[in-house]
Amino acid sequence: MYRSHNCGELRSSHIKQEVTLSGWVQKTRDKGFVIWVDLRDRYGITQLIFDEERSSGDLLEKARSLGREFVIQVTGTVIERASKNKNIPTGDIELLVSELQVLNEALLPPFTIEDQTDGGEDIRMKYRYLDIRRNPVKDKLIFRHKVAMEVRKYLSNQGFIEIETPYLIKSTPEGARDFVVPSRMNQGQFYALPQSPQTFKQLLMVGGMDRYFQIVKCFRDEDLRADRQPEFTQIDCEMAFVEQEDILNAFEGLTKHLLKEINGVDTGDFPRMTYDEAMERFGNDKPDIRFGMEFGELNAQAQHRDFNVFNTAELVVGIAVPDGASYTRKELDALVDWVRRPQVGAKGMVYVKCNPDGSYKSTVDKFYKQEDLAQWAKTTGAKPGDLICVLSGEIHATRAQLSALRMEMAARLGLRKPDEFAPLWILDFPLLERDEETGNYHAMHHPFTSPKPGQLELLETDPGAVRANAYDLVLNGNEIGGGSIRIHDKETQATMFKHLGFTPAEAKAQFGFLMDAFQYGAPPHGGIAFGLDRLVAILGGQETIRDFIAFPKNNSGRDVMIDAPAPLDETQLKELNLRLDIKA
RNA sequence: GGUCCGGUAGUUCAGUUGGUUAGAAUACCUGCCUGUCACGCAGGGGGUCGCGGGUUCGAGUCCCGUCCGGACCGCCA
Repeated sequence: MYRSHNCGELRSSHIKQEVTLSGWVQKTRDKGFVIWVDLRDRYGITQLIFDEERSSGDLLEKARSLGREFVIQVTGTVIERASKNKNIPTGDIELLVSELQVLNEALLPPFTIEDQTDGGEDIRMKYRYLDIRRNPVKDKLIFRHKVAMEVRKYLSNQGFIEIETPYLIKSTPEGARDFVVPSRMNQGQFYALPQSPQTFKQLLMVGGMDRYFQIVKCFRDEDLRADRQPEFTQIDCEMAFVEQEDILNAFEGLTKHLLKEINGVDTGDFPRMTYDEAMERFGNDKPDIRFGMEFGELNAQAQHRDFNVFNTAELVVGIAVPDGASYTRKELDALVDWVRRPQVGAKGMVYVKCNPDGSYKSTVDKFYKQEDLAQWAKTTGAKPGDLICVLSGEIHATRAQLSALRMEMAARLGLRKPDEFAPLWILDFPLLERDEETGNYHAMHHPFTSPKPGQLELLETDPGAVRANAYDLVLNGNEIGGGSIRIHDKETQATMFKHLGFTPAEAKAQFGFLMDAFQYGAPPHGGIAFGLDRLVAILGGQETIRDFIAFPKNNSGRDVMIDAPAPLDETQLKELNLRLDIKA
């Protein structure tokens, strides 16, 4: 037996009991006459004691030779501490050791295994198994487990069945790049790893499994971000015989349940906003509504003077930054530089200081009177002491720029509080989106999304105006889920593919199986998918999802611990009948 | 594909207009220490300044290239 108890459970009630513990040496404190060893496992830390009076010389020497992260097993008696430590749950007791066995020695770890480690991101990723011993990482993995368990409990109780779908599927040109897997038995042919189990869950609906979910890995071969990994986990859900309202209710229920169980937060009913409204008020389809700074459109108020920049702009729009009037010239110049960085891309910025005395001081005083600026203040909701920031130009770009500024200022002002939760639904997304380079339309959500009733005809005349039965769930400025009511008849699906630029032959080759299935009694259906990694990170109050993933990839999609990806050797290539065009 | 930031001791970082033997903290090692728990005290070891080239009497420092890491834009149905 390696242990009778774990390192987190002994209390004063255990005093005088003989126990056996196993774990890692966190730290030894050698005072000469007495040696304390902090023994750590997943559950906590228990202090071991060896001293000159009660321990043999051999045992004392053995304790002295222990290094950090040695794995040891000890047996001894639980005793009351002479000086207690209120900071840890086991702080009232310590273990007077009678037997000590080193189960495995350890090299000195390259960074300290402590809550406040001295190691940087890079080295901790390379030795991820050591990083996982640290509380901040360990706790996040346990937190993720709790969220996943609550999801399974809730959905299972609501009659959802978890069904696995295949990982080796077929590549399709729509959407993100696929990861591909060569087939040995079908030479020259490739599987693709799923970007989502989309078509399979729809086929499950045709199969009559009218409430399905799956916590499932998905794969997208696109560039990474702090909140984006090439393999990530979705809570994938689908329901049959439902309208949009049914889906929203079902998964608002799930999200409320999680916020309640995990964070102890009651949010009430989630606000709803159309895509168009979100773009107008926040310049963004995933607005963070924990704070104000809503957009004020200033076209009418700014385009009647001689300021040519505004007069020629498609959109003139501003936000009021709380208490921004006190910014110095230098700070304001830095802010203008910030919006002009290529990542934001504004050409310039007009600002108005709303002085505490009610007067206004702007960079465009030459063109606008105090009454004009007072109107701007009214529209943007600026109070005395605030700063109005105004951007102008092409409508989409300008909204994106001002949205970036809004989020940046909120972050600087500490308005993005990690323990505050503001979920909302964004509804009525456009069905199609125009590719700026090619001018072609592609599905904004995916090609199986149904248009709003009666709008199918609009596809011919004004494709960009068609709205879809598509919705996103947004939490604190992050898209945590998105879904739609699907097309469930062959004709509509064929029409969609046609407008997406598929020939009938291409549509049949790639999605014939789905359209065939629709001919055998497909029920009306729809669903949603949540990004579990991101959801867990946000519930945990963090920006980056990496610490909520046991073994994440780095910025360039590499696993620096196992050093993947890696070249294939000649034998494997030959077996797959593949020849490389580049030197690996 | 692009923009920006970084790479110096095991680790996290500092390193001035280019100038003597490259520093600090922490970790590590040795010794001391009668209740530590971020223990304390004294001492010690530890460096291919990412790599390659260039400018210079002289490069951690300046220039070019390259590799690696991070943040972001494009991309992510």
